[in-house]
Amino acid sequence: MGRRKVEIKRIENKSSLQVTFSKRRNGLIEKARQLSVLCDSSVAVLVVSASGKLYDSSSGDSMTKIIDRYEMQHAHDLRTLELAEQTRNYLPHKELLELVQSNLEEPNVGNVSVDSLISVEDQLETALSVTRARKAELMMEIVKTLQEKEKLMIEANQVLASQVRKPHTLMLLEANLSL
Amino acid sequence: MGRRKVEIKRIENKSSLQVTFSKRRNGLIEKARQLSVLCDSSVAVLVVSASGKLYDSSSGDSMTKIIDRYEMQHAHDLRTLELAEQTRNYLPHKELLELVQSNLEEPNVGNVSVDSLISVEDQLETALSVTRARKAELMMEIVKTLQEKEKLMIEANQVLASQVRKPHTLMLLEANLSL
DNA sequence: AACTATTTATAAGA
DNA sequence: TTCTTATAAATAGTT
Repeated sequence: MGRRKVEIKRIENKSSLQVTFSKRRNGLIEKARQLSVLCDSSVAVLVVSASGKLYDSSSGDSMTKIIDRYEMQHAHDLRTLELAEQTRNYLPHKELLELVQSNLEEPNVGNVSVDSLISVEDQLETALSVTRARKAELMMEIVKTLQEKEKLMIEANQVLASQVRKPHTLMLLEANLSL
Repeated sequence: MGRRKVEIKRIENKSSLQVTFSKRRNGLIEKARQLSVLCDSSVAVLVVSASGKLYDSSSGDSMTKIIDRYEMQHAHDLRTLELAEQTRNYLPHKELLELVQSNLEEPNVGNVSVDSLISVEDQLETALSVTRARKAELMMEIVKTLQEKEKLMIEANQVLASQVRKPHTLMLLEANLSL
């Protein structure tokens, strides 16, 4: 729907990619809003640009509620399996929660009950730690990626700077700009 | 874009709502896919129908990765403020630690001591949460700084590249490299 | 950021 | 539901 028909494949030209990204991103979000209003539903859109910038919109319910709805459906997806793998020595969350329930219901006597509660607490703490560790891991990945990008750009910059000083050996280095 | 212009407001007729929901939902997901491919980005769409049924699609990265990217960005906002609010009623860390110390030293009798220990544990937990939130905040700052650096380097690189092409106007841009 | 020629999405009908 | 088609809406290339 423009002057020409466009193939759906990566746009190579950087500036036209930027323009298209902006136009279509806005179009997508507007379409999401319309669907939400017309059909009395909730719609969330998350867009992460090639450079890692996040754009989001939610209509109907809040983003948090919509994502929670998704997480609920996918309580048994890969992330959960990954965690299960890591927590091999621990009870699965569901059983843990049931155990907590039963411990809370019957006020046991003696140290047996206390010991079991301590164990449950320990295991819950570990499950929580694994989740936190995963979050930290993700953040470290982002930092690492950005640092690598930076390194490559410094190198490209140095080569370009030397080209400015010795202009008789012209080289095309624009490819490096797309890192 | 059909036989008639339609107002963007809730469709009352149930069966035409169902038809529109299905058509526009598919349209939205296709648009998301196109944006992802054309602009080398990741796009997630989550739709919750009026009856609560979930439809989702992700292009580029997986849904989990895209949602994680969102959660990361929003780890601060409300949750951190909430925690700060909660902490206002609690003792500062140093005093807490001293209190723990004294409770551990004298093995008190009766419920008074137990209650106080429970309160201390609660306060320690909150202090820990605040520390974690601060850690996440610091990491986000690092990411932000790196992203800004990247932007500046891309600009510097473009200026240098243009200098390589027009060597008669030599400029020193190395200062930008020390960012 | 606006403009407009075209393509694309879709509302209504079959 | 699926297909058809008239029309509205989105957008690619241009200014």
